[in-house]
Amino acid sequence: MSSGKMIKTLVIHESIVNKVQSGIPKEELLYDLADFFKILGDSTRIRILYALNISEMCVWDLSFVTGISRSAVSHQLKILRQANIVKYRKDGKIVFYSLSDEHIKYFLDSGLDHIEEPGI
Amino acid sequence: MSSGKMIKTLVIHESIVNKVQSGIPKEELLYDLADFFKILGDSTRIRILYALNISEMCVWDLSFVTGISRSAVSHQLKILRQANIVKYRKDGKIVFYSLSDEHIKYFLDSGLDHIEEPGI
DNA sequence: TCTATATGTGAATAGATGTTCACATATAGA
DNA sequence: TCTATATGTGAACATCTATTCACATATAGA
Repeated sequence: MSSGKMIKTLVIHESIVNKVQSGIPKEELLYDLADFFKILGDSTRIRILYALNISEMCVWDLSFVTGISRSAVSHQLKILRQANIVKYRKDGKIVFYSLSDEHIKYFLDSGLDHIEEPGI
Repeated sequence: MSSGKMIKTLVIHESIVNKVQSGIPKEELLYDLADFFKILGDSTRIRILYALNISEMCVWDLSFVTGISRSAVSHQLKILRQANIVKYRKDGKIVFYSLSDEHIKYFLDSGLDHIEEPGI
C-alpha cells in the first residue's frame, strides 16, 4: 500500500481537507480581508476611528483628542482614506474627516461588543 | 483676547472636542481593540481562521490546506490560542483546533460581507 | 502680494513581527 | 524501550511599518 502511505504523508483527514478546500474563500479575498483587519489593527488608527465614530473632526482637533502628532494623524488618515474607511470634506483651510459609511460604524461597534464581552 | 488665542492654538472646534473626549472608549479598551484586529490582520492567520470557520482541523491538515509550513502554522496557532480566538482538543497525537466561539465566526462572516460588498 | 494657519508628505530611523531552521516534546505502536 | 509520527518552540534573520523631522502645499485675510 505505498500509495496509501504517500497520501497519508500529505493529508491525515481527507474528508475534512476536501470539505475545507472547497469552502475556503479565494486567495485574493483572503488578502483583502487581512488588509482590512490590518488597517484596524493599529492603536493610532483605532483611536482616530473611534473618535470619528462620535463626530466628524478636523485634523487639528483629531490630533488634540488623540494625543497623536498632527503629522502622524495626517499619515494615518491617508491610509484610512486609501482604504475607503474614512471620507473628507473641505471647508476653507479646514478638512473634516468622517467614517465613510454605516458599515464601518457597525464594524467598530461590533469590535467594542466583542472586547467588552467577558467570554473572550 | 490673548486667552482666546491660546485656546485656539490647541483646539479649533471646542464643542466637538468636548463631545468626542467624553465619548471615546477608554485607553485600555482601545489597545485591546487594536490588538484584536491586529491578530486578524495577517494573511496567514486569516487563512487558518477561515479554514477553521468550515471545520475543526489538525495542524498537519491545516498546513496542507493553507500551504503554510507546519512550523509557521504552529507559531500562529499559539498566538490565536493566547488571544482566545481558537481552542483545541487532543486526540492521541493529533491536536484539533477550532474557533473558540460563535462570536468569532460571526466576526469572520461580517468581514467577508464587508469586503464582498461593492460599496467599499 | 505677503503672512499666518491648516494640512500633506518624502526620507530616515527605530521598533515590531513573521518565517525558517534546528531541535525539543509527546504519544502510539511494535 | 525504541521508533515513527505529530506538534511545539527558541533564536536568528529579513521584512514591514509607524513615527519624527523638515519642508511643501493650500487657503484666508490683511
